[in-house]
Amino acid sequence: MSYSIGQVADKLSISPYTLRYYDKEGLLPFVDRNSAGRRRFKDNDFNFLEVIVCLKEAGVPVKQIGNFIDLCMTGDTTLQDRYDFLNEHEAKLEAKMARLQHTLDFLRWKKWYYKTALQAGTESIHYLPGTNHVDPAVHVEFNQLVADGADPKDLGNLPEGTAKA
Amino acid sequence: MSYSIGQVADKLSISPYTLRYYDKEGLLPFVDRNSAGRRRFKDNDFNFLEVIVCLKEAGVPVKQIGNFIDLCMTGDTTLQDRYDFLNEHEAKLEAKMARLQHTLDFLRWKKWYYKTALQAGTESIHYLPGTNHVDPAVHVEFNQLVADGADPKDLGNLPEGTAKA
DNA sequence: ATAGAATCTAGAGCTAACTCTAGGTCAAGT
DNA sequence: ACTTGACCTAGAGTTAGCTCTAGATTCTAT
Repeated sequence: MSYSIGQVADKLSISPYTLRYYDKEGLLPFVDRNSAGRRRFKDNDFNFLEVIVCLKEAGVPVKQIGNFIDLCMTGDTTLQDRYDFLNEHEAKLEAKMARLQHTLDFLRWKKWYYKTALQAGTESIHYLPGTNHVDPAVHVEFNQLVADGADPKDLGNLPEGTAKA
Repeated sequence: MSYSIGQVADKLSISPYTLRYYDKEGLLPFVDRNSAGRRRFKDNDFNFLEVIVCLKEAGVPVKQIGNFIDLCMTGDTTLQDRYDFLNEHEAKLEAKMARLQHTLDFLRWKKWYYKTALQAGTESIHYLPGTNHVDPAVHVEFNQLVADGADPKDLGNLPEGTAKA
């Protein structure tokens, strides 16, 4: 079984333009061509393609993905390099996910900040008396709620029937 | 207490160039200037700055962050919009983290694939007999190990003393 | 046989998010 | 007073990752 660039593009939910661009950048040295010069993807090629898609999603630059594919084409002498590459990007991805978790925590505290402001009808309930400056105690209060066992995922949610329109 | 652009840049670990760029894009309408036209950041400004940094990390485009800051400057009439904005980006970030978790799972399976190949000295142990094509049963085998309770975070790790040089 | 759709290459164009340059002002230490 | 370094603006330059155009070829279905 073989697949045209359009069929592969559909399967991967990316454009044929992008696939050709990847090819140009050296990411697809494994694809065959038919007698008319058109790309014919094989079933086995999807093993490479899913690695490419994975590394893309992990935030690895196209050039580095190209380096990895080069290693793959070279053979068993590069097994250690390929392992090291994946190991490195596993660590980077774990670090990124930890950062994103902090970002998510922050977003939830701000949601709670606006939920409570919304319920009071004004943001000024969070201000230091007589200023436009946020009282640091407000953040402390939120942290206290979380420390007391509240789920930060729920704390910022508006009660039912509060949505507008 | 007030801070120069350089001091703020240091605190946030971003360049003064980037801060001026953000200002140009309308992200910093709240910063004051001294008589010579230089930016003077106040303590309260860090409440905005940490929101900007958070949204950046969450992957929100600069223009949209600008829209949010505009809402902030407008006053209490925009509280619902600000809440909705954060709510939307919380959901997007949760979705992204779920995707990244799948990506991480995939990376770990590939690490295991190369660990086992490395231990065998050749990738061909994973091929269908007489081909260069990966046997789909290999992935099934990995999934089985995970289903049987193995930690995917550990499965792909090479035993101690195997690192090169 | 032929019209319309898909593909090809080379190369131009685009967008986001910086990043830097040039030419000038201002502030802090000696 | 003077030098050094931080700061200012406007605008040019850069990079990554596409995205599209043009002009030609090929495939598919009637």
